[in-house]
Amino acid sequence: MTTAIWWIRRDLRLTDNQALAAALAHADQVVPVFVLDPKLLHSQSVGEKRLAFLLGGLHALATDIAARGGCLIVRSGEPAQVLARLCQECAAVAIYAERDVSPYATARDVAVKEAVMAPLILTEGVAIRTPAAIVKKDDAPYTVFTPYSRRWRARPPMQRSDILPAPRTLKLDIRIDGEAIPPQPSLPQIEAFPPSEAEAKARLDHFSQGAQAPIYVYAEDRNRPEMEGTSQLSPYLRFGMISSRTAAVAAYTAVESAPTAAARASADAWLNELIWRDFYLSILHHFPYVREGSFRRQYDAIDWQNDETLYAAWCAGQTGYPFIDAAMRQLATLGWMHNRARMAVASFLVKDLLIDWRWGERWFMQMLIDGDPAANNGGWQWSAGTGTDAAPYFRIFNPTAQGQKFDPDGVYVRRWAPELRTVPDKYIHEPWRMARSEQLCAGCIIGQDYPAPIVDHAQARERALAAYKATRG
DNA sequence: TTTTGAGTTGTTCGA
DNA sequence: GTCGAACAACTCAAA
Repeated sequence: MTTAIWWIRRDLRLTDNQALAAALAHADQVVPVFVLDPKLLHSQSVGEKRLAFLLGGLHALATDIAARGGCLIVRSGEPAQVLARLCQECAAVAIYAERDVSPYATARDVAVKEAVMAPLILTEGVAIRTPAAIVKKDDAPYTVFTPYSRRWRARPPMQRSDILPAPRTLKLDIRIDGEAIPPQPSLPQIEAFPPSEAEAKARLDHFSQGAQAPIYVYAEDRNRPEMEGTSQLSPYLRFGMISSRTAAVAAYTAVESAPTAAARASADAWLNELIWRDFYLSILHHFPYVREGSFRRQYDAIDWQNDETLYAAWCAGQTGYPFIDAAMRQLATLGWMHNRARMAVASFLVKDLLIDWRWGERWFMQMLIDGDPAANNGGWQWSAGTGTDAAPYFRIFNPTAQGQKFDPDGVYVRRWAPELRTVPDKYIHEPWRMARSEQLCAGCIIGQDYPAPIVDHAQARERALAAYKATRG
């Protein structure tokens, strides 16, 4: 009877789990283990919502494993030490885990390899196509998305038959002691994202299946933050409650069975977003220094203002720009923000407030349930214009115009900034333009019930253009 | 080696 | 109100 360890990290699922499948293929029985790493658990960059989502996901996974006769082992401590001891206890022949790309994860895995007698075998699965698989003809990594995506799409599509089924049984004939999973903190806020593999599957099915599926109007609806036009799968992909490959199969299937050309293009746009996810995983893998500074080094020279008071106002959703404030409050409440809004608030922090994009990156990592080092860093560097194929420096979002364009009736603003509920549509994205009498009439006094704009956008735009120009030539 | 075409998501201004 | 141009070179990828 041989035993292998399935070391669970960000693959909280039984279906299409390459690490689990490999462990089962090479040993008679598998011990599923999750290590509560104090470095991650008590890290400043892991906010309570993401932690709660993870713990909830562990409870759900433990239930799924128990239903198959197995037992999820949870232990606290340094992964290298915990796994070395566990390997001895159960005489494991190997440890199987899914390869991760972040600098922290790779360093951790090196430490485990050194400390543990049994081999650590890493399988793929975080990305749909691995960083090593999508490279140029000379084996150098891509740094521009479009050619990367062409190469990605040139590979054979994955199919339903590629999805590994969940194992029928995970029975163990040995007894291993573990700790209780810490209770999931009851944060009413994260009810928007119930953490489980079943929920992830249900969301993907809802989003992608049937002729009326949201994926077929995604190209339009994804820009409307008040609508449920996106899949809202990001937290589930972050923790692997659904495999990225399963999402890709759903995308390919939707593209193939699209009822119209527009629907097909729309489903394809969603597939493109999955490719973006792979792209940023690849960038972090090949260029780990992006965690510290700009992908393009010359932009480390930007003369940031880094005003603490303005930063605090941005974090709190008190900038005086309704679209920005609604978005920041959605983030604080849900631990999630609509993508359109993420771009707007990022542009506002970096360009309007001239605050270092790393400050925003850090805040997002603290607040987001889906906070992922690769995607978050890629997104911020894109917004700041410091990244791979970044937005041109003169592309500065207008916080008022973004609201008028993508939240024309102010539904999103009124939902998340209720003090503006009675402001007329005409002023909903620029309430400071109301005359005093109109403010009284709306029951919303600017500077009292809702802040005046903390910066003047037109002036801020000129300042940002100058600051970016100064780094050139 | 050189050349060529192209590059997520925007805004403003002037005709 | 609508539309096209300007914004700014620069680097990347591939032929």
